[in-house]
Amino acid sequence: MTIQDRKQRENEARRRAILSASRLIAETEGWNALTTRRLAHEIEYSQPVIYAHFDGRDAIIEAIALEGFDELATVLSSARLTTADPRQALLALASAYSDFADRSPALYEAMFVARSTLSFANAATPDVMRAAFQEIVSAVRPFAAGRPPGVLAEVVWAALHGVCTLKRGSRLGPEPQSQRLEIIVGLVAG
Amino acid sequence: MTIQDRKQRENEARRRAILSASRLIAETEGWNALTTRRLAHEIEYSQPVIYAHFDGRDAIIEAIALEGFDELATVLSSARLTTADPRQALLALASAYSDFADRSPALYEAMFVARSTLSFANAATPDVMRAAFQEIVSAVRPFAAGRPPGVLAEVVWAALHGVCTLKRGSRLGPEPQSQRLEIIVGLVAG
DNA sequence: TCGAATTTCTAGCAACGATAGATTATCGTG
DNA sequence: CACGATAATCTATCGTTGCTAGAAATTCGA
Repeated sequence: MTIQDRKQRENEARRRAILSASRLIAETEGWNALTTRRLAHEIEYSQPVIYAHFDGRDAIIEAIALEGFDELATVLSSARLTTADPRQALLALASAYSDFADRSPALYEAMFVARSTLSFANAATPDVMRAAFQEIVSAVRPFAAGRPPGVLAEVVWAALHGVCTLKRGSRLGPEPQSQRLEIIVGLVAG
Repeated sequence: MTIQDRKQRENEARRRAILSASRLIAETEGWNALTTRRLAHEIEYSQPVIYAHFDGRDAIIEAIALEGFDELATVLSSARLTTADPRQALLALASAYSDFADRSPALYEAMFVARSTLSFANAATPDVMRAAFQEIVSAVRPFAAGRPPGVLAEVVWAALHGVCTLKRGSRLGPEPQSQRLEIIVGLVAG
């Protein structure tokens, strides 16, 4: 089976190469710069090889988004657990979310802006996506006060998503983002 | 000058035809369906005529976005003024915003999601865009309580923007949107 | 009514995502 | 080692996109 193994290893390595090259291109030059020709040149294979690994350009973006959910869940979790104080924990989570969006805007776009066949908020939702959302739920639960924690978490998430995307699109004023995050936390945590 | 006048009238009519045809296509089939060939066929002229009116496809989208800001400002203003109670006024504004995004998702996308050369929140910001934002500022001002009303308005706007875009992308749960709007208003208006 | 100016169209470019079919490399077997 | 079969990879191409140059047609003023 060693030959099969080697082929499988090579296949997986190439799949990873496609994903990391795509991510690098998207993060440095935007998703529009990710063309199949450019990508093929970058991984030093011809275009059809890409289609042996992914159904098409959109499938690559979705695979990258899935990577992102895993990373975001980790980031949010460690931020939330830096303190036992619920209010400070919520602020830490909000800052971590905003930093994540700032540091990897293309990744963030793939996860939360791009049209996608990934299913959110239902039975078919992948575990990594659930995990990321559950971090927000955990952070807001102490402040639920009768409100459904899941819906409150959606609202807080929406506020964070809004300030991140609007800021990214130069649609907000010059005030530092931290000011907006503190207002969000203040509204929730009283 | 009647010949000049007629030409100008025809020019303006054709410009309007381009915009309304584009908007219809985008609203019924999405922005991807707006191709210059399709648009040319729709307005019954050849492609180059489009470029006599707009610098390109993106310029059309921006012109449509500008129309949208005017419409949104009107919608928000009349919603806000349906009641003298600040809390009810804020809820009415939030509902009106959400309804606007629901009813014209393509228009909304052009205004708040698409990359754009329109400048937000600075000296060069067009009046219609200022007016729409000022409606939100007016609605939240009664609840500012020491916070800068402009930044608070940005946060409320971001929350509304977030719930609208995330819902549009099927990223939120099955609960009715009104539940989220009430939570947002509750957070701001105590 | 006719030459000049303007308007409009036809035809085409380069780049895109994607794929069919030829070509090369690799495999197990005698 | 050699060879036929299989698998992997590439070249070349398709249809579509935004956009534009240059030809053709129309409209204008004299």
